Amino acid sequence: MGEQYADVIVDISHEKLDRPFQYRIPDSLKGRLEPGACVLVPFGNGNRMIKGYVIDVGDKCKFAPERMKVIAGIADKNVDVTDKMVALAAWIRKNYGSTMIQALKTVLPAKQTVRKLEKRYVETVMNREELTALLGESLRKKQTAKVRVLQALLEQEMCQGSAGKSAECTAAESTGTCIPYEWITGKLNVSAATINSLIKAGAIRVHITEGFRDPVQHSVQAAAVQSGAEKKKLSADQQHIVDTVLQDLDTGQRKTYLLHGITGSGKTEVYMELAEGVIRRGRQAIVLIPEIALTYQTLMRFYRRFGDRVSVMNSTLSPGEKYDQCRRAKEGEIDVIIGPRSALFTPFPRVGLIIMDEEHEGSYKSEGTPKYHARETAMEVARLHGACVVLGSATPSMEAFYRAEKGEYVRFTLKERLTGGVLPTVYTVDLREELRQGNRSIFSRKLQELLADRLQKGQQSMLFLNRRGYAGFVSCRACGAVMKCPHCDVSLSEHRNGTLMCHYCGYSIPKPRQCPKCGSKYILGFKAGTQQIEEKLQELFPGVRTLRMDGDTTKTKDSYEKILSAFANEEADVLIGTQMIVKGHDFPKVTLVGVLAADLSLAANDYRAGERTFQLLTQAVGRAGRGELPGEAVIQTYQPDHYAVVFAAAQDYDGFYEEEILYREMGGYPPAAHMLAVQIFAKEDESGAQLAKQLADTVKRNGHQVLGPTPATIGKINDIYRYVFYVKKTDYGQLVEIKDRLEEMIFPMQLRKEQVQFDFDPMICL
DNA sequence: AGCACGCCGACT
DNA sequence: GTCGGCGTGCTC
Repeated sequence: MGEQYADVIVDISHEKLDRPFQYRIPDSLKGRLEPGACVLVPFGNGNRMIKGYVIDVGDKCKFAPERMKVIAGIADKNVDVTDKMVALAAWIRKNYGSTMIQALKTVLPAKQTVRKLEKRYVETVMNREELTALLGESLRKKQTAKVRVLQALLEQEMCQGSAGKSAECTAAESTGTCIPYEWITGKLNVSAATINSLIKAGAIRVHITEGFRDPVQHSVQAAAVQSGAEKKKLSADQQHIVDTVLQDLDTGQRKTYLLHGITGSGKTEVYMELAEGVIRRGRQAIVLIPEIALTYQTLMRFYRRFGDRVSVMNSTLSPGEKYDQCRRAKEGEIDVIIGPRSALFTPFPRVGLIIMDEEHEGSYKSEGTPKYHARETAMEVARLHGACVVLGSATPSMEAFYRAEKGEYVRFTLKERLTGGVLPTVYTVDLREELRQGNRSIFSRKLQELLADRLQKGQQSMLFLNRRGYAGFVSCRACGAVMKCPHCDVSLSEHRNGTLMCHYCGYSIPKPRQCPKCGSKYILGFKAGTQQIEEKLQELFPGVRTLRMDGDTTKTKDSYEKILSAFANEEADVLIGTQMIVKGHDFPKVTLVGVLAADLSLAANDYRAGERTFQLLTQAVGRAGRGELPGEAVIQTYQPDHYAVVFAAAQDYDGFYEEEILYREMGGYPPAAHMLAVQIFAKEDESGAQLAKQLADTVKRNGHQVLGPTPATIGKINDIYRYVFYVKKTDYGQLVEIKDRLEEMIFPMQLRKEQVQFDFDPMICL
């Protein structure tokens, strides 16, 4: 056998090292290494041993053979990475843009978390006088790096007083002043060499705090549910879906299915039946859910059916627990995993089915780096395993429905409500008319009337405030006109300096004094919180029992469940809340739902506003009348004619889709086309703007149209300035090419304080 | 990230 | 002249 070589990614997170290094494979390891193996390699001048991941094995030598080193051995046998995982990481890197090591880390089962938890601090061992003396000496010797460190330490001590401990550094053994290590090397730009010399001088020491591990929390297993096979008889429609999917799997056809079914149509039954079929074939199932808060309900149902062959995977688990779940998955102790998007990376030996519930939810798109979307990534995981994907939703995303229309997905529709109950009667109230009639209250007369009726009858109501995206959007209170960008057809945001600005193209105008449509002077940014609504409601109906649910009231982990169960127990007449009240639990006693201002999400300044509004309104309206009593819903809006409002009120998904897809096609927005957001982060405003312009110009020079660059909506966070520009293309591959070009360009540039990130088909527009 | 190399000011 | 620190570049 000839020589063999391995391409290795070293486990040092730094852009400059984000490329394969080729090593010779020693005879002892020949044939034993495959992509994904974890190895020890000598690296750098000192040949220190570091960990690396093999991403490719071959017999071609791509580097000067005399300088090539040899792999030292296999690293500890942790949850060893399958080649599929590395292939998946490579795919993520290519399609979403990030370093290979970042991609590997999102894909690989919790290993680095242990290392992440330990934090390094630089701590003083000298007293104040000695430090000051040393500082004087360094100052005299012009040792600028040391001066920076010492000054920082002394300043820190001043702030916290001589009593001693930094708030950040709570380790028991620490006695001096502490500064995080990264802060020294980063912001102070001091090299490790300087720190070492200060340690030798006896001025400081580096000390590492062990991150504490979460105490093991018994979530569901402890809730002691007897696993009696909960198995309901499926309807003909449900059975048809199950049969088709399993048949395709047996004949080796892996497809993606879109399961479009209204709430209560029994999607979960289908999921469970499919999972069972897949398990019977000796394969595993991944069940994705949008939010951790929703884990519990889904888990319970699966647990009742499959017992402890089911497990969960999410960020609330401790590293130890995560590790354990990975091991169990690998060794075939479990068949089903339930969790948010990261559950996609469960190292099952042979996945047969990936289910994505509430497929349209925005949380399926990762906000960190790489910014992968679980829908597409699920399809890649499925491709690697030869599995199929089932997407389920009552209000499918435009993406999914579009693909289904084009025949890329197989579509199933479930129209019947198995639980019974009729669709609620919906009243759309024009808030402009209310104002004209002299009603300045946030409750329309219709809503007031119905609320009074429910209170008198002792039935429950829900009030839904769609608060997201209220920031800065400006509309006319008299005619409802929303200030929009003439080039981009998205609403303008109000900035503190009194101008209105478009975040897609940078267009800006001074805030008009009167409405350009009707001339009214009532041009306002809309804002109202759940708290104000609660107060107003109390004024209107003294003694009404209310519950409030929003970001403020659900800070603790189980408060979500607590509030919902309190409401289910009829401890309140009215539940007031934001998005979170429209999903999850069923409340049979609720017969009235009020949407206070549908426009709030309509005016959010991006192209998905209509889609999001339609989804939210449909879900909200669907909350009413789930039991035996018929329900009613009131949608208050300034734009009663807006198609998202009209179709949601009619519970007409198809109608909405037809209208929305036209808009996407005309505007060149996803899913009709694709969009790449290039985000630039910089410590200095100017250098960021400059880099953004330079990159955008390069793209333009290659003959592509560019929107921007422009400062991001929140131009500065944490002293980091943010710029963004967009490129639109019908072909996703072309955007990947543009990204590759930019990456090539960025690579040789010494990007000191700037960072560039890519976001394909962004969910939120910065 | 960490280590070697080369430049530059400080001091015998 | 040397010594030692600091910034820069490279790592298969």
